[in-house]
This record gives sequence, C-alpha cells and structure tokens, in this order.
Amino acid sequence: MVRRSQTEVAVLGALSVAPMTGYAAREAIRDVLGHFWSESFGQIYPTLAELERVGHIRRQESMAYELTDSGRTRLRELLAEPAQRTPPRNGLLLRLFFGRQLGPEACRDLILAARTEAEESLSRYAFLRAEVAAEDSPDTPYSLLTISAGEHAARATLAWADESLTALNRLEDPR
Amino acid sequence: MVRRSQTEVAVLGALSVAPMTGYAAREAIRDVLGHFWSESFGQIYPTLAELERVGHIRRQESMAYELTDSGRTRLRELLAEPAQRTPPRNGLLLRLFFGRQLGPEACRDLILAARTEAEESLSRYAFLRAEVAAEDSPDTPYSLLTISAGEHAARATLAWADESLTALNRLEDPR
DNA sequence: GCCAGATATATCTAACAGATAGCACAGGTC
DNA sequence: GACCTGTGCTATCTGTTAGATATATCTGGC
Repeated sequence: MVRRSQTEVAVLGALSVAPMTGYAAREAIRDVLGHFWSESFGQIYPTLAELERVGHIRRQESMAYELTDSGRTRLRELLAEPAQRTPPRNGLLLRLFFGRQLGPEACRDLILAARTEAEESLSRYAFLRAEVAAEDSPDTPYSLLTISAGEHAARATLAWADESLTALNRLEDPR
Repeated sequence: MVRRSQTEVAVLGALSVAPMTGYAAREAIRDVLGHFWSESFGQIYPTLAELERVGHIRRQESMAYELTDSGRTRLRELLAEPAQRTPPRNGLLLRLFFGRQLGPEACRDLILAARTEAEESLSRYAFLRAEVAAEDSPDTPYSLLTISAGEHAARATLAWADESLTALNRLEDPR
C-alpha cells in the first residue's frame, strides 16, 4: 500500500479558499484548521513546488499561488479518499500508564495541566464559533462541525480529568 | 529546543514490565498501549541498539533485553519530563471542513464510519477494563486511568457524530 | 520431509516537525 | 542618515517517525 501525503489535501484546500503565498498558507492552516490540523514549512514548500510542476496550482504575478482547474478536480478526488488515521501518540497517557514509577503527585500535576489546557481550548472554541457563525457562508455549517468536534473532545477531557483526580486522591488516602 | 525521541520512553517502559525481545516489545506496545501509543519496528530496533550501547539495557542469554539499573533510572527521568504533545492531524475533520466540495451524503458516510469506529472502541475498552481490573496489581489504577481516557473520548465522538448527523440532515432538508 | 504461519531481526523510503537561516522591507529611534 | 527591530517570506537541514519489505528461524500439521 502506498502512503499518501496528507499535506497535499491541506495545501490545495487552503488555496481553494483564496490564492496565497506559502507563508500565508501556513498561517491560514494554523489559524483556521489549527485545532485539528497542522503543517510545517518543511512540508509546505516542497508540496507547492510539486503541485506547480504537475499543474495543479500556478503562480500569480503577485507571487501568490492560485488553484488551476485540474487542482480543483484533484482536491475533490483527494477529499473523496477515505481519511487515513494517524497512529495515536499521547505523551500524557504514556506517562500515566507508568504512573506508579512517577508517583501520585506528579501524575496529579500532569492531569491538572491537561485540564487547564482543555479549558483554554474551550474558550478558544467559543470565540471561534462566534466568529464563524457571524460569517454565515455556505461553508459555515461545515466549519461548525469541526468546532463542535473540538468542544466535545475538550469537555470529555475535563470530565476525565476530574474523575481521574478523584481516583488518584482515593488511591493516596483510601477510606 | 532539542527534540527528544519519545520511542525511548515506550521501549524502556515495556522492558520495565518484563524482559523481552524487540518483536515482543512491539507486540506488547500494540496490545497494551495500543489505544494511546504506537511504535514501528523501524523505531524500535535502532532504539534498542542505542539503549544497549549506552548501557540502559542488556541482552539476556535468551536474546531478550532486560533493563539495567541505569535504564530504570533513565525511565524515571524521561517520565518526569513534560509530555510533549504531537501536532493534531485529523483526516476526518480535514475532509469535513471542506465538506461543501464533497457533498452532504459523503460527509454523512464519513461521520457514520467514525461513529462505528467509536462504538467498536467502546466495546474494546469494556473488555480491556475487565481484563485489567481482574489483575489487581499496583499498576492497575494507572492502567484504568488510560482506559477511562479512551472511553471518555469515544463517548464524546459518539455524541458529536449524532449531533452532526442531525445538523447535516437539517442542512439538506431545512424545515 | 514439506509447507504454512508465527516469531524475530533488520533495513529502506518517504512523510513529517521543527529549528534555522537568509533576505527584503517597513517603522521607529538616536 | 545610520542603526535596530520586527515581520513577511522563501527556503533548507536534521532528526523523528510510519510503514513496507526482505529474510531468516522455529513450530506444528500433513
């Protein structure tokens, strides 16, 4: 089985919204897709070069890249492919699994940090949601779907963290 | 900032449970940590060689590697380091974000597939939970923490999927 | 003895993250 | 006007990682 680069989808997707430079694409991906996707320069520039080579994108006079017709078709093709899931790598859970070696206090700190992060995510999502809802474009419902996914995940983390902190306390001080 | 290989933690962690070969370590990581961590052979073997070189592990007569004292110390050190989070890459949400290009039916199929996967995860977690609880070792509470995290995440996915399917239906057939 | 499948060890390629570096241009600040 | 600083922008390099693949060995069934 051939591994496909996922970067192509993100880059073509970004350019489908508006023509932009590689730098701007990275900014857009970070700011708009940031809560569920990320790209690095090291991936973006080679991908842009390759996409230009095969004619899916083209440079405007302003240095910005724009999607060609074949690029638009290509994006639809790639979107229709089944989403390949990235293998899980959760450093927090890896540490908690070996938590006995680490001690309950350190574990509690780890969980508290995750809890704080989830709360920050939630307020960021609230902001994003308001921003997106205000636009009211045909893309809005789909954006809201991804924001909602983030909110559900963050709330799940909060609930898990509280439950886990209770469990850890019981472990240290069993009644 | 220096990037640290996370593989070291997982490999030392696996060997801290019992001495084993590289192959067995991979199996153990997949079966026991599989729902939140993954390693490939391409990572495991070079890591084992390096760990042996610096004396954190040593080969038994049986070809299995075992942790040395310095390896055990090293594991504690690594566990104490803050968990570095991996950048998000969610192929499902990436596709849904550009869902208008894809059409509501295809989006619904994507969400349904995610929903099914979450349900399968939940039943796997139920099985795991029973298995781990039956052991009742000092490590059990920590294992349960990671299983609980998986369950919360899977239930969040279910709730999100149902909500999203409703939203998509309303989009196609607004009353 | 022979085959199939599991066990086991490795290696190679490509995907990817993140650091770094360089350049142009803008806006101060002395 | 010289100098500094920030930022927009285009890269490139290194190390990490995933996953495919090659190749034995060992074991049980036929």
